[in-house]
Amino acid sequence: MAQRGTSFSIQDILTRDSETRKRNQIANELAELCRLSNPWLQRETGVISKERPEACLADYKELVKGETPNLRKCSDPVPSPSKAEESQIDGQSCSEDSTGEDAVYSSCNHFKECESQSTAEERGKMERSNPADRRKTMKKRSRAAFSHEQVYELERRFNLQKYLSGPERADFAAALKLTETQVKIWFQNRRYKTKRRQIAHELAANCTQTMAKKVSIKVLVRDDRRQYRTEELLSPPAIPLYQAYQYYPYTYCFQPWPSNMSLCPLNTNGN
DNA sequence: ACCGTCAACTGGTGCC
DNA sequence: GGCACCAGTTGACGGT
Repeated sequence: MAQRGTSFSIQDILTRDSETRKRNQIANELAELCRLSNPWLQRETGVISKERPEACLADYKELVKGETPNLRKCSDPVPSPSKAEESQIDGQSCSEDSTGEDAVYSSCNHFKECESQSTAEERGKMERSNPADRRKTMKKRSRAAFSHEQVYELERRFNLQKYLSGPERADFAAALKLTETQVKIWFQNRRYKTKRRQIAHELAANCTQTMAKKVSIKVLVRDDRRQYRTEELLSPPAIPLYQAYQYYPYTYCFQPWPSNMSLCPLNTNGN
């Protein structure tokens, strides 16, 4: 393949802050795509590390160290109970009856703040009131942040099986120090997320196919006569590929959208 | 301030 | 009726 006149070197890109950021963005998105196609397994086998998603790597190091920090709570200025602690509280304070959600809403972790400030009588009122009233009455709900270790195990299990039976869920929840409801909801959300992303990917793929259909190509030879001079065929694409990333991050592997006069030939040897 | 992520929630549905 | 599921929404939170 003939050398195209590129106006930048790899080193240029690596040393420029903005370019580095772009590259990291792409790496992260790439990592996400990889994770989707074979999540966690790739982390474990190190496949993903070749793509250099630093965040992912840091994540993994923490996992390897055996640390289980809370993703969000760890930076809280005011100490709050860790996720595991919360979960234990859950396990104790709510009888994890299999209906789950309603029990959670009325008396469990989500409204601890409200609960801690309200009397038992008020709580009773709250439980008897309808959901809309409850929402008005309750000040703030908290959102649990599962630890790295918990998420890791959840993801790993999800790779093995998308659905858990009751006993499996109970065992797994106990092992992770989560409630059955939390595990159930996590799997539910995870399945839905997977589905949404799959649909998005299919749409993107369809879009790419449509684009491919619309790409015009140069007719290099007609009636046994060359249609272009060699210099014309060597002209660089309208948008350098590295700039195109920022507009089409997922299309890094494709040629940029061609302008009418500067098509990027796949083969530049004139054949 | 805005945006993306994600646990928790709601409402509808189907199965037993 | 109880339960779990899906699809979509809400609200807290962290990053930029």
